[in-house]
Amino acid sequence: MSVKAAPPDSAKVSRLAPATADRPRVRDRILDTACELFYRHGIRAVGVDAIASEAGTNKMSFYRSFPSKDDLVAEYLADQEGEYWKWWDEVIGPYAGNPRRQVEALMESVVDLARRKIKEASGCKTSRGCALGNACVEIPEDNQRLGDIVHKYKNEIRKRLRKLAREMGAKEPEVLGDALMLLMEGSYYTRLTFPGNTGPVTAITKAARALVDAHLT
Amino acid sequence: MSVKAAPPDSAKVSRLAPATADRPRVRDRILDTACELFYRHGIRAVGVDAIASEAGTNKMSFYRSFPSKDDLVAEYLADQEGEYWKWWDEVIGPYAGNPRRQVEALMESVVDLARRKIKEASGCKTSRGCALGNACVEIPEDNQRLGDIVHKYKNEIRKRLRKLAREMGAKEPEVLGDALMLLMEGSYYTRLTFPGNTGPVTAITKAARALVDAHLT
DNA sequence: GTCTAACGTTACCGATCGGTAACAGGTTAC
DNA sequence: GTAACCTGTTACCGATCGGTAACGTTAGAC
Repeated sequence: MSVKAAPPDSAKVSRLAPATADRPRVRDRILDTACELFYRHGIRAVGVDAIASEAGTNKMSFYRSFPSKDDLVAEYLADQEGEYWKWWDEVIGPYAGNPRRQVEALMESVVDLARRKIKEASGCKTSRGCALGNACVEIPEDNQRLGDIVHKYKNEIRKRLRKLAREMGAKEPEVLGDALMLLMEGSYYTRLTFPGNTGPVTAITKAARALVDAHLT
Repeated sequence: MSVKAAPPDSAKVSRLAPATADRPRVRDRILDTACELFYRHGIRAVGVDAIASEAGTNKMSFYRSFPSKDDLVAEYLADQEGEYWKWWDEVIGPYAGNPRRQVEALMESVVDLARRKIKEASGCKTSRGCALGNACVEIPEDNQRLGDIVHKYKNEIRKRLRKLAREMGAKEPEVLGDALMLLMEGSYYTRLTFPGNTGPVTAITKAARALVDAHLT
């Protein structure tokens, strides 16, 4: 309805300002900050005000980048899922074609991550396990949008572990895959209570090996 | 300083009103309601107003029974822990002296509970796993009081499983106990995502048996 | 009858929640 | 220059949070 008709080139959206490397776009800073705070303190415990100010901006700028807090949470979950698969692929990558060794590498990396701090300067002393799984505790049951994200994610883990079990020629690949998943999820869950690798996590590699052996006769 | 001196008998506190069986004391109703709501929706998602009105009373009566919400949460956690040990002892009771059968019974009961609904008339379709573990996601890291409750609880689980492993003559009882704990905790955790027993929980009995066998040579 | 503990009710407090309106620079492309 | 976009700022909204003050009612113990 305005005087000037259609924009000149709708395909070439969003140029302007390459966003200096040391100070990224507001939106990216907010998402980064949110990922840290949500993971450390939980979703409900962190308000948009706190995220915005921690990101060096304010609430109004927040709502210019995200329609609602739920949308930010959705991106947080997607982001954490991406990080997870990146980790997964990097761990199993060197042992392509050797599913048994891949499983071992995954388990070894799990206990390694339990020991390591999240970020060097971060105030979080130890890992708090699975971001998506923890989020599931706080997601209301009528929120299908967020619930589905977690469900699909956990289902993908299940699928991949079953696939690995199948590739290594297990007698009951579904059972082995699920059993391995229980070990991994259990190690994430207990990490909330036992700091570092002082918990049952340390048993995961031996347990996984025993399970694999049992399923290969 | 008042006219009347010391109370007549401070030991015989709190008589009055046996609290009819169909309508218990306000305090008990509140605690019961809080246990349901906290477990179903999480701790942060449920306000004291909602608990009070759901229990058929109001917020003022709530604060006459509990000094703060945190105190209610502490009682909620203690209550759930009590329920858990009751379940535990009932499950392993019939197989006293047979630690191997006791572990099997525990695992079987875990998948059985995953299928069963929490309460018949309850709106909660399926179990949401470990109350204490889920609470740990929502407890702020500086709240030692609540954090310690969960930590001691999980530590007790660990001790009991290691003890069972020792009693059955496992080669590495600590490793076997921790491995069994990972299976159990993993089944609690995944129950948040997979309704009923559609998740990896179904593999827990076979997995536990394989682990036990492996540790008995 | 009287005293007292248990409970209901209404109103309120400061703080924070998620979310919005309106205005003021600042930078960049054209 | 100028239009378009990004960002910061202040103030505000209704709702809810945990928690409290003050007053009324009921019922059992003595």
